Amino acid sequence: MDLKTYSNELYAQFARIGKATASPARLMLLEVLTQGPRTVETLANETGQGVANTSQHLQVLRRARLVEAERDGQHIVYRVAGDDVRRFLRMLRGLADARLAEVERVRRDYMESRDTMEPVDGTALIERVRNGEVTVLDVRPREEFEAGHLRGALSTPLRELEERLVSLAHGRDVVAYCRGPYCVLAVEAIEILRAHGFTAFSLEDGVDEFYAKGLTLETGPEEQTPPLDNTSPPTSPTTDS
Amino acid sequence: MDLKTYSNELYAQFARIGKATASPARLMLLEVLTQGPRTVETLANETGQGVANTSQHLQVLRRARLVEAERDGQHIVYRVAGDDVRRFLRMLRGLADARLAEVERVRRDYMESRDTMEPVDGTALIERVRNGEVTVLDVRPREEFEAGHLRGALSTPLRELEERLVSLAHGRDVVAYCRGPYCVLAVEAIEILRAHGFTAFSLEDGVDEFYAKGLTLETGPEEQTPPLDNTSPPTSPTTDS
DNA sequence: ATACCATTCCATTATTCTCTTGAATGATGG
DNA sequence: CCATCATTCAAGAGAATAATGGAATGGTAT
Repeated sequence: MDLKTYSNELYAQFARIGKATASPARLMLLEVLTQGPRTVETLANETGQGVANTSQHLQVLRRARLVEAERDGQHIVYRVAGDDVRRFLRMLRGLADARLAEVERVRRDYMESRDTMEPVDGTALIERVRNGEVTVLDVRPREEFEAGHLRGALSTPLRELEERLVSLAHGRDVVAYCRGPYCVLAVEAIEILRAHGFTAFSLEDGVDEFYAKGLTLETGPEEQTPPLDNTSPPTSPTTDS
Repeated sequence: MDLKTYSNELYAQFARIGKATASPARLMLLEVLTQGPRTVETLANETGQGVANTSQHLQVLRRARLVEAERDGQHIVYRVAGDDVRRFLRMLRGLADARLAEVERVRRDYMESRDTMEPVDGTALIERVRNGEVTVLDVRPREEFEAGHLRGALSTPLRELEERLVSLAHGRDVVAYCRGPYCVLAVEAIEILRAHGFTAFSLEDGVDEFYAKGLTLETGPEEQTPPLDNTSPPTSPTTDS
């Protein structure tokens, strides 16, 4: 093996990582996997892609050793290969953010065209929750909620939002958050909430940032409704699909 | 613009960074640019690619905002867009290193098949230089040497090595270093040196690591041969091309 | 102003990637 | 042991990307 060959092989190896992160579809998958392990089907649903296609992308990621797979019952569960992958992704996003004005533009365009965000910081928000000034919704999938959420937040996966609407106090502002600035679940939620007459905002930050800022988050299922005041009792859906 | 479109656009932006780093050729370019600004022609030479091709890859990198271009006289000088790009590349290499066993395998295969490396650390080495036990060659291009090098090292770009051979003390071990573990210039140098009867080793670390470890490096041109002892006088090439 | 030269553009070909469809695999649970 | 179901494989159409050589651009220097 001569120098040129070696050099090429070496950089080809490095490029594997690049290739793996060169596809929007795969980045979406990684993003979701960052939040926790998932099965192929779940991933396909969450990213809106066919199952076969998703599987193929996962193979690519697996060959690049960015994700690992393990069988659990009839499902195969994928997970990110390690925290260094998480850090790498965060850095990738950060780099794109800093260098590509387009990212910010795209985001602002969308956000501002649809709703206003609240640049609230977590601790201040928790205070407002405690004072009963505001209802906080965590609109991520339940598993992610249970892995860590803001104290006092209600776990309201997007699918369940409609059902939960009736049990929300109308007099109080609603704030929704999800994973981070680029997660769109919260924005979706705001749309729905406003359509139903709520005053609703989304947080600019999400759980990613809470962690990054060293906030301590609650784990486990939803707390049994802390000091709420008046209005309708919580948790009693009317419609069931 | 609906949610799906937005989501796609956003991740497409992120993927731009990935795409830019998905090609071995571009990674090589970035690697070289990490060391300092370069013209298109220089880059083409250093990476062994055609000029047109190099230019195109540079366009890709420029569109991804990983490098910047500026005109200087008749040349266009490219440089990495910022330190975050440097950090990103380091992280990419690190990730590949940690996750892809192949990287280490390829490197070891090559290194061990050709020569032995010295896992010397910088400070200890400087000591040995001072004691006249060893000659240290910096085999990177001169500009990089002047931007920062180990105290006491002799600037010996690979091209000039042959010329310099005659002025090297034969009794003393020679150690060559370049940019980092994945830089092959030093290994090349070792080959040449050994072929001429020298006892030569390459450092596992390179300037990248020296910086990362916080070592303070000398800048500017080659020091006027510090306390050397006997043998032939330095700097007096015989052949001139 | 003009000639020069580094760089970029352009067009072609070969290669690689992406997504879709339908069939195959293979572990699980009865 | 068989049926089932999630997952993967296989193959093909369409798009994107890479390398190459030749032409065009556009700033510089004379």
